Amino acid sequence: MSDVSHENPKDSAARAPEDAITQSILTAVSEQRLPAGSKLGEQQLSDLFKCNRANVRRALTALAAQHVVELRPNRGAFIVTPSPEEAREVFEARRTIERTLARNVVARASAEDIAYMRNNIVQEAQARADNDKPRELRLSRMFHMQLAKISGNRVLERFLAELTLRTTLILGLYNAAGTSGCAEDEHDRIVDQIESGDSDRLVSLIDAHLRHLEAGLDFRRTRNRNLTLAEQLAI
Amino acid sequence: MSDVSHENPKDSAARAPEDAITQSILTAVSEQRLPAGSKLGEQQLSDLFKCNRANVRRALTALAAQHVVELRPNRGAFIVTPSPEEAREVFEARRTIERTLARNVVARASAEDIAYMRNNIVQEAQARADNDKPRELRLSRMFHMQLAKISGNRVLERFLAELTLRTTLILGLYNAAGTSGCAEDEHDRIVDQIESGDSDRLVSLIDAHLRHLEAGLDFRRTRNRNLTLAEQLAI
DNA sequence: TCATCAAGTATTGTTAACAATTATTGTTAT
DNA sequence: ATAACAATAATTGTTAACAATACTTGATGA
Repeated sequence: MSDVSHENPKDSAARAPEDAITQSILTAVSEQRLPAGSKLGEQQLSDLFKCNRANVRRALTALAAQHVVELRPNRGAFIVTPSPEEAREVFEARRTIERTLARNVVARASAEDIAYMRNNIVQEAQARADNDKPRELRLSRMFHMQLAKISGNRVLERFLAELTLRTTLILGLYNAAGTSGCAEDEHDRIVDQIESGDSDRLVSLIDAHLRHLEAGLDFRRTRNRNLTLAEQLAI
Repeated sequence: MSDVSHENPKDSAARAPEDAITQSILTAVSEQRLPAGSKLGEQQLSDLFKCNRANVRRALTALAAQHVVELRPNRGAFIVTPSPEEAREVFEARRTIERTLARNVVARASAEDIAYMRNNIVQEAQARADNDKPRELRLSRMFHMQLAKISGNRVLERFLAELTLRTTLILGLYNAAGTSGCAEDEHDRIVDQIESGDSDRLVSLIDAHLRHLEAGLDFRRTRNRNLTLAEQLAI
């Protein structure tokens, strides 16, 4: 979305409203303020972002292509609600991709990268202590996205961005009440393993981390919240 | 794109023009009739497909989200031209994903699946014998997509669809003149290995297959063709 | 009371006209 | 001849009005 060739100031300004909508929706989903199934009305969004419906529709079309939003003809746009089967596929895809990231990260992580991740973990722990779940979720996702950035493969990074976002939706639907996503000590141990430089053990650790997350799902009941769109987007 | 929940006849009809455009462009790229850098004019497409510009723009926006098309503000839509660095990333992503597919395929391939793949290989060989390169390229891509279908993970299948398409563009830009993509005997050996049921060896074989393909690239010169859009889309 | 149906409202989908920007062509001056 | 500039043409971007569809509300009848 942001890797257009020959980018200049005027070009990036040309899609400002569209990008603002996209980013706002992605962030809101990553913090579980926009739960699965939320309706995204065109008028509503064009009012909120003070742009015309054409921009809104471009943003929604792009999000639909990433399977974050579902477009139902004559009905509108909705945040996708992953099925249990899709959840399984998302987790398998994550294990697949993060395995390769792990191998790359061991070879490429710098001291600054390690420090950044340690700091991320501290902030995540703080958010958990503060019971700030949106922030905790966003930081947890950022930890995994950091692995992708370090690994230096923008294709896999984009795939993982989609998968982690859908993971957040899956957790919102099916995660047992007590557990709140990734266990922070597991993130810590992952960084330990990156420092130690044993890529095989790192792969196992991340694989186990993701399997642990998936094992915590309970497909028997779902959850729901009721906030206005403006509150959820926090504009 | 085609896995919308609650689909009914009227719904699928509602996006008929958009899907026709998308499919036509995807097929044209997969057969190298639309090379990297091709301009996709809005008027041009709305004339060809007899629809309004709004449908065209939805299709182009969706293709841009899959990194098949690049949208340059005030300039229009173009088929992406992968850089050497992007080529490396695409191949690493393919190895990552097809490794998982290989393990799944060994566990899940039925006799019908094997027969289908053998037939695909025969047709591909025939296309090569006939010097029908577009058909050969499309069939070669379909072979890999068949692995994804058998493996039963629609997320990875969609990712691979994008990656194989970008691979076709990469081959069109950087592949040495003589070689024309995947060697068919390697596809044959892959099916042999699926039948034998040794997933580790299958993984190695597919990994080698992809590395072999990547090794055939030559980033020093590029190629170009000049056909009208109507000819390239073959409408 | 509940289900069914109809009218009205709101939302999405389509179309066309207009504005802004870029590409092209032709001219002029060096 | 070539480079720089101006006028023209073509393309993309924006907006608004209208059409079609879906949703909501209230009335009617069993």
